[in-house]
Amino acid sequence: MKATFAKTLSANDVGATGSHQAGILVPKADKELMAFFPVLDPAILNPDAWIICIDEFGDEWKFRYVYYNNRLHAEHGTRNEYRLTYLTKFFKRMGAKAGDSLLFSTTNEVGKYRISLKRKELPAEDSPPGVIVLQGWRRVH
DNA sequence: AGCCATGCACCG
DNA sequence: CGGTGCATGGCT
Repeated sequence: MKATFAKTLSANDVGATGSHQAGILVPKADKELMAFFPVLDPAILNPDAWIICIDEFGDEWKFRYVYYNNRLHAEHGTRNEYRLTYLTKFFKRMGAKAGDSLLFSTTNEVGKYRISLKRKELPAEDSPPGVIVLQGWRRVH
């Protein structure tokens, strides 16, 4: 199944906030996304998987897909979320800024994705009030 | 649910 | 010793 998803980058995602955690959040609420990315076993504490991403120039990037789930394991755990980390170098190379979009699409190979960075769209000067700038993840195809 | 932030380990 | 990433806590 071919699919494409886009994630609008937040300031924290690209490391612009001073967080040394360049990495984006993957909502576990989205079933399509859960199927899109590797399956991580909740029975394991903080399981992770590495995915290969090819950018538009043919360069390969390895990203870490982690399921922080200590809430399900540790006594007073508070985490229960999926994240994509290890993106610092990629963002630096691409010069990603908050508001840009990162696109993921599947390839023939399992665990391999095609990615590209889409620049933030400038707000149309004649935008009627109430126009919503999409945030977070959304399915493109 | 999602984004922001921090203490510490590791490595050049 | 500064940058990077991990794991976790905090705030909205």
